[in-house]
Amino acid sequence: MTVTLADVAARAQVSPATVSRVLNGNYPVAASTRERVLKAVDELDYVLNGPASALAAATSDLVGILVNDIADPFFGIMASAIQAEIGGPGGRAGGERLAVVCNTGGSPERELTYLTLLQRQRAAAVVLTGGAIEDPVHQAAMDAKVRKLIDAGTRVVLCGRPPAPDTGAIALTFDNRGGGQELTEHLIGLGHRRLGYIAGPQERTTTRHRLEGHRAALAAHGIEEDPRWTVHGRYDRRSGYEATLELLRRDPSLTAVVAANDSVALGACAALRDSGLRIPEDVSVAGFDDLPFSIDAVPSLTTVRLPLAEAGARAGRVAMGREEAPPGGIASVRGELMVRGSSGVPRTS
Amino acid sequence: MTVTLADVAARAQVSPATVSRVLNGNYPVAASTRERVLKAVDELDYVLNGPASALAAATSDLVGILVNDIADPFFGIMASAIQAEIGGPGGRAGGERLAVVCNTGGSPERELTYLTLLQRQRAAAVVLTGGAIEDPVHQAAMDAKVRKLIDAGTRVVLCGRPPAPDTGAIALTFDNRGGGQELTEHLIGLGHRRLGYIAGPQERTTTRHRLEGHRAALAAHGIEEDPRWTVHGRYDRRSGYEATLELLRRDPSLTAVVAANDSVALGACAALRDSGLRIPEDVSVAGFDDLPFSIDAVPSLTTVRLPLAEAGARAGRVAMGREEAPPGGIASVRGELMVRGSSGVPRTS
DNA sequence: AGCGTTGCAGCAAGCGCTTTCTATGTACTC
DNA sequence: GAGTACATAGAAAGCGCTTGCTGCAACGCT
Repeated sequence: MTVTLADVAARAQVSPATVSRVLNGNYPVAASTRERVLKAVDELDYVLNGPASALAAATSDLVGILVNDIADPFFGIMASAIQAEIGGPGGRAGGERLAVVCNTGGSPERELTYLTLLQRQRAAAVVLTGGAIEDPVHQAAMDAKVRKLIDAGTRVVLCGRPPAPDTGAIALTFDNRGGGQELTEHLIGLGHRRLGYIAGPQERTTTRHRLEGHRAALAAHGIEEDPRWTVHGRYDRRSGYEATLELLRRDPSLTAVVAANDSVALGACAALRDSGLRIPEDVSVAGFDDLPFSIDAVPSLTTVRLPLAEAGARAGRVAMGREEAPPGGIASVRGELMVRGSSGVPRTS
Repeated sequence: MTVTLADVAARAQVSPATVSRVLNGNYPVAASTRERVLKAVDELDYVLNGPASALAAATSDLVGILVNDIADPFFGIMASAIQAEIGGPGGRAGGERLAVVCNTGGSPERELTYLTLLQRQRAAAVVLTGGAIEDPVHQAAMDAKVRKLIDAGTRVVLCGRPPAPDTGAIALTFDNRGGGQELTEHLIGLGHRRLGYIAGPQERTTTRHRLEGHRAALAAHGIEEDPRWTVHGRYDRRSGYEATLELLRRDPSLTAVVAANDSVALGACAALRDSGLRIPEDVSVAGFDDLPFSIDAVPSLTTVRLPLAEAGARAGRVAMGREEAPPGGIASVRGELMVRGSSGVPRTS
């Protein structure tokens, strides 16, 4: 049999109510009584029954963090920062919260199911990270779910995700479009006119926005885009490798390759090297995100630095109600262009 | 007001008991009744109250995964594999489980507090990943906590962590010692006799075991170790960079650097390059873990491949009781030496 | 002295579900 | 056709906690 509140109460010679109040510290209790209770708690090694507490109080100390791929540092870094702010153990705020990271694996169903699971647990808050899936049906379902969560008192924050208008969710969005544009403009500025683009999965907002930025830059400089210059793939190295070979096959005269993210860019570098091309002398390469390993690539990667940790921390604070929501409930977070060794002037053909 | 079981029961014209039984599917219910109930659930958009359910049933569907650093792919990959097996949404098994990843940040207190939090939630299982902290006091506290969890019916699995004897926890341990030895023997076999070693944080089992393997290899080949050849640091790139500069300062005649893990090795590579040394012509470098980016380094990294995903998946299955525990509750998982471009014969001085 | 305050502690009513036990109708068996 | 077994549904007793309300001293005020 596990120890209950009543056991502690008996030992401390007080009523269960008093024990509860000592533990929650939300009601005046005489110092001597408190001490007696805490002593009993300690002696009996009492651990509060979470479910019972959540049921009675109609609130829980669970906070959910949804990520697309926990094995990807992009999400790991954000999750880490969010969790640090949520409190979890070690957080400054009194009430300890259990920050839980849920891995959707990019699957719409899992995303929805996790939200239901969190709703079921009456989570105090939920942070959704990463790009959204652009299927209208799924999006409607998600919005409905988010609205329901908010109605039930759960705070919902979108971190690095496009806003969900009319749901009441607070959004900290990355300016993927602006970043993409800046990156491509950098390459154009170096003199590149034939740029390959390795995009992420089709139905992702992140993919679309970065690509739109790229195209905006091309358009702004009067460069007409060749449809052969764009290839779609997954957000991983392997995909970047294969896509690059494909690009090279389609048009060997490309002088630059822009990748959907850093992992893809690394794959691109490998493919170029394996094809006997030098970076950046023969082909320039650019990534996106500026994950820690990007600076270690040889040559180090030109990319757009996204303040993942900062944004995550802010999202965490907002989720905890420790920081005010941005005006309008939407904030756009800009990336910063990091020019490094992988981009240079194009070869003079 | 949220919808409750009773509301559904009223709508379906049955008793709450019946609704509960339909939802849990653990008791015969006539097909026609079931249908009526499910229809009502759907119409009312009913979501089970998790805490209430957990309280009444005295069980929960929460499974905890403790990791040292969620931003590190080493843990991300394991966590991802564990979670995939746990079920979470998408898992085959009926009952959906909420697999939650808790980030301890390597702090003993947080580790302990998370365990308490999970105990409080009456978690169904807990998986602890990564090396343990070698402080006797902390270790005793952890063991006691683990024992308590197990007594309370929580299954505890250690993944990539040394066994905790007498606690009843099941352990899938990585053979860090063997891997470390094999790695260093590879370098010795190439002809290296002056090897620097960048170890991880002092008080970690992982650190100690890998270092022990390294020293065992040296001893086996009659190489006397110079105390200047070992430097301790953190498990990150930065640390590897700095430690390498320090090693070079202490003994410029080193022909190889063995790092505590791949991130550290990457930092080492950067430091060597910045010092004007070629890899592997001037200095060979070796890592540990074989994380995805290691193959992308230039030259690609010689390292020991740890089957993180496989071990995680197995740990997940064991935690769910879907796979039998190894005999004696302990299994040792071996790494595999991956010889790549970063190691070669030493320069002939 | 009388009375309103204030400070602490206890009572008891739930929170929304699960589950044991009981009740009822139906299907067999001989 | 009586007796037994089976399938299904309901009543009700909690699960362990929180919290509104009540109770009761001790205190200060006029």
